[in-house]
Amino acid sequence: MLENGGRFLPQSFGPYHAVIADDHAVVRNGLRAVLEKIGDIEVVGEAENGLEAISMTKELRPTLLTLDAAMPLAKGMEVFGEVRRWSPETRVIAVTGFTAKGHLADWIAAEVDGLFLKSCSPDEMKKGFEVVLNGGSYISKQALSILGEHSETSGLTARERQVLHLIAEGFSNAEIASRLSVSAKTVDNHRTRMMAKLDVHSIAQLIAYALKEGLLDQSRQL
Amino acid sequence: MLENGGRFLPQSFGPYHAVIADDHAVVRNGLRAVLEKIGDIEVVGEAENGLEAISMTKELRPTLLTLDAAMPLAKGMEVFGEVRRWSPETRVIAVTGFTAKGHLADWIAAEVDGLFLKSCSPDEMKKGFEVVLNGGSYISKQALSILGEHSETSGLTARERQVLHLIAEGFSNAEIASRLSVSAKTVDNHRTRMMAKLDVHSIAQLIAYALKEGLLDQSRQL
DNA sequence: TCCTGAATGAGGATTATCCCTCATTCTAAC
DNA sequence: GTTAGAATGAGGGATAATCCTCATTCAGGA
Repeated sequence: MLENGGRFLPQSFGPYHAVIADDHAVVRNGLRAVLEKIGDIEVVGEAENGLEAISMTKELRPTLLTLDAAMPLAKGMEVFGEVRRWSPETRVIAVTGFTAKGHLADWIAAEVDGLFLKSCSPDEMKKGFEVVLNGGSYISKQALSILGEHSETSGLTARERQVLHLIAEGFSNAEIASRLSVSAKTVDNHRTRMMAKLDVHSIAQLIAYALKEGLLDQSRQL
Repeated sequence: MLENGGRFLPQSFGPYHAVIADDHAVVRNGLRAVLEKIGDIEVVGEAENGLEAISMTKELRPTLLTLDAAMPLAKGMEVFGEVRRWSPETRVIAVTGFTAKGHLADWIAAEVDGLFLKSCSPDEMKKGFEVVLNGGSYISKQALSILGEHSETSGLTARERQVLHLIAEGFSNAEIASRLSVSAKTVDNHRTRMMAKLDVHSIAQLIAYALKEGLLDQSRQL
C-alpha cells in the first residue's frame, strides 16, 4: 500500500470520518441527516459536551468535526484550540446559534474551516460541508451578511471590554480597580467613556446592551 | 363522505399532520427525522419564526405542533396562547433549549401537551411524541428531573419579578415607578427585598444572577 | 516632529443606589 | 378572627455611580 507521499490529506483515501459535537441531540440528529446525504462519509462519534468533543477528536482524529459554539464543560472555541493542537488534519466546521457579529468574527479570526448558522438551510449546509471536505473553506451566506454589517463593533478598546466583563460579573469600581491594579478613578473613567460610546447611562443598560450585542460571551448552555 | 359525527378528534381519521416551528433549520431537520420514524404522520409545514408559526397553525390546523421556545418575532409561549385560541384541537409539544426550572414550570403551568429538552434523545422523543399523539401528555425525563430540583425558584413575588425585568431593561427606580404608577420608594423597597432574597448587592450582580437562573426570558434569538 | 488615541489618575458636583426602620392596607390561610 | 404575606409608601443615612474637567505618559501614524 502506498504511503501517499507521506501526506495526511484525508480526501486522498477511503470514506471520510466525521464527529458531531453538540449538546442538543435534536441538532446532532439534523446534522447527521445532512452528513448522510453526502457520499462516502461516516459519522463515527457524537459528543454531548466540550470535553467529550476534545477527547473524541484526539482519539478518533476524524476527517471532519462539526462544532457547536455553546456547549457545557468547554465552549466551542476552547474545543477548537485543542483540536487544532492534537488533530490538525481534522477539518473543523463551526455551527453556531449566535448571530452576534463579534462572535462570528472570532471564528473567522481563529481560521475555522467552515462557519454556519443553525438557521442555515440543509441544502447550503450540505454544499458547504462538501467544499470544506475538499480542502476549501466555506462561510455561510447568512454569516457573511452579518459580518458585512458595519455595526461598528461598538469601538470599545481592549481595556474597556475587560472592564465591561468585570462590571457584568457584579464587581464595583473599587473591586475592579484592585483586580486590575489601577485606581478606582481610572476604572470610573473607562466606564464613563464606554458608556458615552454606547450611549447608555446606567449599569443595567450597559449590561443589557452588552448582552444583546454579544460583547459578553456568558457561559450559558442553551 | 361521513362527517365523523362532527367531532374534530384528529386521531379518528387518516394520517396525522404536523407543523414544525423552530428558527434553526438544523433543528427542524432533526425533528422531522424523529417525526418520520412515526408511522402515519406527515409534516405539512415548517415555520421559521413565531408569527409564521401562528399563521401556519391557524391555517393548517395540524394534529401536532412542535414549538421552539426561543424564536424571533414571537416567543414560543406567545405562539402557544394563540394556537390554543385558534386551533384548540392541535396537540402542542414544546421543544426547548432552556434548562431553567422557572422556564419549564411555565410550560407545565400553561398545560402544554408535551415538553422536551433539545438534548433529549431521539428515542425518548419519538416515544413521547406518540404518547401525545394518542391524546396523552408527556414530560421528558430530563425536564422532570430539573423540575424536581427544589432550586427555591428564588422566592420572588410576581411584582418583584416585574420590577426585575424593568431593571434589566435599564430603567431607573424613578422610571420604573412612573411606569408602574407607584412611588419610587416602593420600587426601591421591592428592589431591596429582592436583593436580600437573592443575596446580591448591586444591579450588576442582580442582572447576572437573573440571567443565570433564567428569571429573565430575554428575547435573544439564539 | 507633531498629533492622535489609549491608558492612567484626580477633583468635584450631582444623582442614584443600597439598606435600614416604620407604617398602612388588603387578601388569604389557619 | 387572628396571623402571615404581599404591596404600598416614607425618612434618612451611607455608599456608589455618573459625568464633567483637567493632566500625564506612551505608542504609532501622517
